[in-house]
Parts: sequence; C-alpha cells; structure tokens
Amino acid sequence: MKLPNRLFNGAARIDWPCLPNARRIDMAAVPMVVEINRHGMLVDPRVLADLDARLQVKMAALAEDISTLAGRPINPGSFQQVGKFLFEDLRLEPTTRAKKTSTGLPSTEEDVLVGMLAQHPAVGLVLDYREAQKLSGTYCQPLQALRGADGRVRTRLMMNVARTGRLSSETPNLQNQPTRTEEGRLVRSAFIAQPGCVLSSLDLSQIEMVWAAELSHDPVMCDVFRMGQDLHVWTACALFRLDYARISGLWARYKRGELEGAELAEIRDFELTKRLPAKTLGFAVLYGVTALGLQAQILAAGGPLWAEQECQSFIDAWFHLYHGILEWLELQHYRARRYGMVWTAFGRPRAIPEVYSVHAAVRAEGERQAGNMADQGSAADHIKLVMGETMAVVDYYRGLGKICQPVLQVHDELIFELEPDIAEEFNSTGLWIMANAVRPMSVPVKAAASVGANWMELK
DNA sequence: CGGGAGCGCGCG
DNA sequence: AAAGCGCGCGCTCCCG
Repeated sequence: MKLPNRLFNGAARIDWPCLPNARRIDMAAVPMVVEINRHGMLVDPRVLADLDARLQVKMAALAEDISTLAGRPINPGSFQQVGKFLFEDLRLEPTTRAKKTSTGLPSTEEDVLVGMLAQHPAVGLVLDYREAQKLSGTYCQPLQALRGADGRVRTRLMMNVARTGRLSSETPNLQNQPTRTEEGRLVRSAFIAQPGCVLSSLDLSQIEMVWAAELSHDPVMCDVFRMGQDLHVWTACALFRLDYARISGLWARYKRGELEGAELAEIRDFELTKRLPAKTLGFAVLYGVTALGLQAQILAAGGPLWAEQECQSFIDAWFHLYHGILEWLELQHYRARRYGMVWTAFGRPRAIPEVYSVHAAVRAEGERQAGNMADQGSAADHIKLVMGETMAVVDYYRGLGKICQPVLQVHDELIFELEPDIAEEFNSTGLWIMANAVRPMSVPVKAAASVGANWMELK
C-alpha cells in the first residue's frame, strides 16, 4: 500500500503500539469520576411524575386506537404482534431494505417504520406509542425509583468498560438522557441544581471531527477548522456547489437571528436539505457507513428517499473532498492488520483480532472498529485530561468556600453545580483548559459553555 | 419465577 | 455477502 508522506511523517512518533500513556490519562480523570459518583445529581420528582402521568394516558389511547385498527387486541410493545399486524394482516412493504427477524418478518425498527408512514395510519401510532413507552419506562419511572433519600440519583461512571477508553454510566445511565425531542427534553428539566446554585456545562465543540482532522492531517478539513468556519456549512457548499462566501454570510446572520423573509426561507431550506445530510455523512463516514445505511438514516431524519446510487455518489464526493480522511482510514486498517491493534493519539491501544478472521464480514467489522477507535478514543483521552486539570480549578473555588461540584461527564461535555457568582469565571477558565489541555495540535480546539437552572436549559 | 435471547432505542 | 462506532437498559417471549 502506498501512503503519502504526510501520514508517515506525522505518525512516526506514535507508530508503535504500546505507549504507556493510557494508564496515566485514566489516573488523571479518577478524582473527578469519584466526585461525580459520590455526589449525584438532584432530581425533581414532580416533573417526572407529571410527565409520566401524561405519557400513561397517551399510551393507553394509542394502544386502543391500534387495536381498533387491527380489529383485535394488539400490544404495541410487542414487536412480534406489531410485525404480524403490519406485514401479514395489512401486507405493508418496507421502503428500505429491512433485515428479517427470527419471526421471518421484516424488522419493525424505527427506520423501517418511518419509511412506511404514508402506507397506513397505524404505522405512526406505533411510533408514537414507542416514544411514549421509552420515555416512561426508561426515564420517568426508573429515575424516580433510583432517587436517594437526599433527592439525588447517583450513577456509576465506569472506566474499564468501553474499549475506546470512553467512560460508561450505569444505574442509572445518565449519559443517555433524552435531548432530541421536545417531550424528551422535559426529562432533562427534572435534573436541577441544589438551592442557591446553578448548573453549568462545558462542551468540546465537534471534538471528534477536530480529532479526525488532527489525526489525518487532511489539508482541507484542517484549513476549515483553522479558519474557524462551520465544518458542515462548508462541506455542504462544497458538495452541492454553492457559493460559500454568500451562504456563510447568511448562516452567520441566521445564527444571530437577523434574517427574515426570502433569505430566512432560503437558509432554512439549506439547513434541512444540505447541511443536515452533510453533517450526518461526516459522522457516518467515521463509522464506516455504506450507501444503504446512509439511505435509511437520511429517511429516518425526515429527509428524502435517495436512491442507493445517489447515496453512494454522496459518499464518494465526501471522500473526494476530504481525501486525507480516506487515506488515514486505510492507514488504520493497515495498522490493525500489521500489529493486530490500533491506538489513540495518546497511545491507548485496542486489539482488533477481527481483521484476521476468515469471514469477510467479520474482517469488515474489524476495519470499521479500527477506523473509529483512534478518533473516538483520542477524544475520550482528551476530555479525561481536561477532567484532571479542571479538578484543580474546582479545588481552588472550594478553598474560597464556594460550592463547586462536578456532577456528570457525557463524553464531550462536563456538567457542574456552582454558586452563580463564580459561574462565569469558572466557565471561562474551564473553556481555556478544554482548548489548551492538549498541545501542540495543528488545528484549534473550540469549546462552549452555558449556565441554567436545570439540565434542559444548558446549551 | 428468574434468567437469557432477541429486539428496539436513548445518548455522544 | 453484508450492509454504522461506542455504550446501558426496558420489554416480550421462552425456557428450565
């Protein structure tokens, strides 16, 4: 395999599998992990109880409507019963490729059902039921049950579960609290600060894309970040051949809320039909997405049904634009085969035995994991270093007699409980640490902060 | 009735 | 031929 010198020159220092840094990075994060596990997050049970009551009513009504449409009792929580109803009784057809389940019928997962919404009103009812069931059963009820005598829920952040070096969170998992729907965000509003305090969040902006640029040295992506541009706007303009100077000007004014009339309509259309697919594809590429996977995802996001060929051209165009990313992914695959492992920018290793399998599908799985590990893992190492350095700032404010309490880490963001008079200063120090914890980097790291009375108000 | 498999879905 | 990385967890169904 012929690789450009750019990759070998940049990689030479780290092109050895077993640097010892992973352990030191984990140790740096331990004090804040302990703080988070001991302190917990304060939860307002009334918010959850109110939401749950509304969800129960909704679920009962939806279950009845679905049973009426079916002409017999249906439990919408049973994928077997739903599958029989939609695919046998109604003879509906999936619009995307749906894998078969053990029942012999197509899967009833969300992507498939969204594509079939127009075929029958029952499809939408099933989706609505599932959303309500998820919010009630996974969030409202367990969070109330797990509240301690002091009104706090205490997660357990685990450091030795995720093979990329990320933390994981259990009983309850506080790293998957809803944020993507309006009703889901109400769950976040139940997480509050203790009286006299506010919640504050520090967020590493687009950190996985920044690390993709840093690790690959892709000249185009690096330049976009160096210019401080919005990567997804830039990508969308390049892929759809739009005038970047004009669009980025509109985008900046749109973000400031200055647009109206025709210009507002234009940029909203741009955001939905151009920027969103470009953003989706950016992440998907690092997961090793295929054309059919992209097709299903665009549909699920409420976008148009693109032909498989259109999706493939979109992916090809992305790799043509960011050719350095393609070369770097191939380098990761090569390393996995050469060493049986890949490693992050800081030397955290991960074994990838799958690349030696006799099965092509297993090898492909290994290559996707190899391509993703350095990116996800370097971002995880990065925030662990930030956690270590930020604890010194926490101790400083505690020395002044202030309440300054880390309460959660969610992969690229940290949440704190603070007295409001130190929030601004604490946040600006935290932002500086996030941007400078790793040096030198060839692309700038950006971070964002926000303050609110509850978790829903953050960001 | 506890445990596990299979499915589905919340987050980054 | 298969078809998206990393997690945790709820529900249904089936088995012992």
